[in-house]
Amino acid sequence: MPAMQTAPTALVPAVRFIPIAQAVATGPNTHCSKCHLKDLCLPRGLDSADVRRLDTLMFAQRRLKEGQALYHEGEGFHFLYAVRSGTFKSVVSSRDGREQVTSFHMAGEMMGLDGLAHGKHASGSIALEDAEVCAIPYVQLATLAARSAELQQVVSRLMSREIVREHGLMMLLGGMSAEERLAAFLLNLSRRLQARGYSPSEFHLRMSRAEIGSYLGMTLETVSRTFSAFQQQRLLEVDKKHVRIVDLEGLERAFAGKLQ
Amino acid sequence: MPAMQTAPTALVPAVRFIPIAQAVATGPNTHCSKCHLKDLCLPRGLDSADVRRLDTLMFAQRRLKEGQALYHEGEGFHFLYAVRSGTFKSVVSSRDGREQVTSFHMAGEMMGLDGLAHGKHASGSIALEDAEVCAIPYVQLATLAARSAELQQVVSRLMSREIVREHGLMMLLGGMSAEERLAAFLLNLSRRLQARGYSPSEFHLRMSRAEIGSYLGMTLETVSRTFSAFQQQRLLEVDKKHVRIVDLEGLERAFAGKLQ
DNA sequence: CGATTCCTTGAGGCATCTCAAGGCAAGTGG
DNA sequence: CCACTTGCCTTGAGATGCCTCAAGGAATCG
Repeated sequence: MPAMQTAPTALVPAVRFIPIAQAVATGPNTHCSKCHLKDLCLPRGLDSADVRRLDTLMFAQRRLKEGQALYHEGEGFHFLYAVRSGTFKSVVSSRDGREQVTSFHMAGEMMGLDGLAHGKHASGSIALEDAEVCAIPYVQLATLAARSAELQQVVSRLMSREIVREHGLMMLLGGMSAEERLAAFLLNLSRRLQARGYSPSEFHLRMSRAEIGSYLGMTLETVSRTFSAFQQQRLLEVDKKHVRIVDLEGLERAFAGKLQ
Repeated sequence: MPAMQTAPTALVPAVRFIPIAQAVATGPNTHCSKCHLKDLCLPRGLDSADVRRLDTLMFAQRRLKEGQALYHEGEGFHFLYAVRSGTFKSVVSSRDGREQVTSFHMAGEMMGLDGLAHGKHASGSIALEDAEVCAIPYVQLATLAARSAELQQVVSRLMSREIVREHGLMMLLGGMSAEERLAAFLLNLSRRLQARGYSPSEFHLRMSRAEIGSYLGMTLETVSRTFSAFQQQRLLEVDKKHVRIVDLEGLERAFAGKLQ
């Protein structure tokens, strides 16, 4: 095993949010059954009867600008949010003001599941680019779920998946080198983009080096150096936030045999 | 921020389990309403009607010996397990055979929630000492939950709490020094023992240095050295697995202002 | 076009890893 | 009951991967 250092975690500029009030500006409400994301998002796997039931909720949409907070850590939990477009980061902060990114979210992914535990959001959510979300009133969703075992199952599975995802991340943070971490991150991003119909090999990073570093437990300098190293190894071509995966298998090898 | 290295994670002796068959030997079934753990465990927060409903399930108990596996990673998911006595570790493993501890469980805590995501256990569970669990058939629990919004809420909250817990751990792994990690670990252990009526300041570690290291993302040697350092700082008295917290506030200071 | 933000790269330091040796306790076989 | 093995822990010495600090370049913005 390589020796490596745990990242004191890259520092992310702490406060760059915009008051919530501005976030509430909503678009028209939407129906799940007509949504282009219905195969990725909440209704995934539900039969049409259940989807119709979801339609009765008519989720309000919210539009956010880059840098704007959807909700803050500690705020009362009332909604789950489904990403319609754009990218988000989830952050938790420590008393000393440091902030750690715990996940990135893209279209079709659910945010806010950690709020259930204690009735307040355990992490904050911030848009990394202009974005839209569906706001799903949790109480109403729970009411609906009480009448549909399927829907209940779907929500439970979402949560469970979040737990599994974090297992993976712990493995990453606990036992892997900088190169392995970044490779894992890029491969994961690639797969998710592909699932959304984008190119898996060429994409635009929505997050800064500091945010990647925070997520992966390393400094932004190490992220930058690792990008450069991958480029020298002819695994990637990197130009600022634009990334092209040149040698997918090589990248997978860099990620090595980690993570089951 | 201190510079520190990420742990290539302590190596835990890989295979030391006993075939499942032997684990099925059960004690008598039990009722939640009569369980001494009812204020810590699943029924926590439920009204008496719901607890009575839980009683109808009559959870089978399983007894396990030290080192025995309750379930393995990848195995089909059918039960949630509530710890009645003893201590467990949850482990995930990577292709290269390394194993990482993702959590420790004690009386009243639930295991197996990560199995829901894909219908198979995403981690394995191994008894660190002789132990007993209640096996909760998930299908039956879900059926029951479909009829009780309260119960459904309880299960959802359990999951959400697991997500929040892992956030905390990620913060630990991502951005803290060896001393901070071990301090956090000990303080957490202390609190949980206290909640169970044990001394918060003097206890017996059920896990090895290697397992602690794996959990905290450092090598067993560093765990050992950090224990020694705490002892020299007169924060702890350590004798093998016996730990006495001498200076609680000092330990909290060592853990510093991290984690909200 | 100055200010700002973000990224890159270098040089040096250090926390933690790796490797190695030795001690203690419990279990095992003769 | 003793020699031997085995598992677990501790400690030391040296190596190193990543952090820290610092400087400079490029793009964006008002």
